[in-house]
Amino acid sequence: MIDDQIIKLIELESLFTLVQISVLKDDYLVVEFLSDSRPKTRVEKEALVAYICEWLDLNRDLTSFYKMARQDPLLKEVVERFPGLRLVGVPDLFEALCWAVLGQQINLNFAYSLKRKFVESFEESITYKGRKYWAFPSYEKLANLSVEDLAVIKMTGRKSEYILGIAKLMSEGELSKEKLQQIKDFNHVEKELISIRGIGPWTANYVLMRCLRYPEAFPIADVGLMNAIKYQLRMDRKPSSEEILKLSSGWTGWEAYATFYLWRVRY
DNA sequence: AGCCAGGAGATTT
DNA sequence: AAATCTCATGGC
Repeated sequence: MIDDQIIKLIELESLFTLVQISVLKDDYLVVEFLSDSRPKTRVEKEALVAYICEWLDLNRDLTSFYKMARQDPLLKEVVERFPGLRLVGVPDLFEALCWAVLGQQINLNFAYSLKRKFVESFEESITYKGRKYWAFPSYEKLANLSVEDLAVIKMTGRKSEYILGIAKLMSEGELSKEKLQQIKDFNHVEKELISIRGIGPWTANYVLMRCLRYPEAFPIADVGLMNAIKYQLRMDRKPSSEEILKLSSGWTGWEAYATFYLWRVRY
């Protein structure tokens, strides 16, 4: 990502396309298709644009969020610092789940390096102008691996078990984004996710917010959120869950966005 | 050097 | 049910 431009390898219907998105005049996004794997039909092109709209949450009307946030002591500064920021999603369910499990209880830098090794060890890349672009490993591929295979990249046994279990559930068709989308009730989807081994309240809400796109999803016990609140309010300790509940009482329906904006705060 | 990290499950009280 | 222990590597 070079400030106002990003290149991403997008997979749709097992077709890989290298897409470049850039900002034009602060107001428009220009989408260009790179490499040889350009979309051939109008339908394919429109599907890619739809994917990008979902990924960057472009169709969300943030008016009421900003109206609320400008009055909120915790949010008013961050919404001024990052105007227009949208909740960047992780459209692929397996990727969202893996990313969440990888990030459980380890520092972010280690999580990033683990994810990088995970992707580079278990998936292919394409090269464009001397740079490699990676797709995320598929659950079919992971379902055939073992804890020992994952130990090579310093994944702990527990994380490996969780990810392999999830890969198996998805391979068997027991778990899919489509199935979760059919359940309309937020609490019901959350319960369904938490029933899976390795997925607790934090992971479930992380996925609800970044993949299933529920703006009311709220990973309340998130350490990054706690530290951001601590920093914003100049506290000498991390806030308790009760304090966070109280501070977030005005966020109703926008908890995911509030969390995402606070994640941008570096402390 | 020691604490803790964008937690979850198992065990104990 | 609620508190406590275990996993376990690496960053600071």
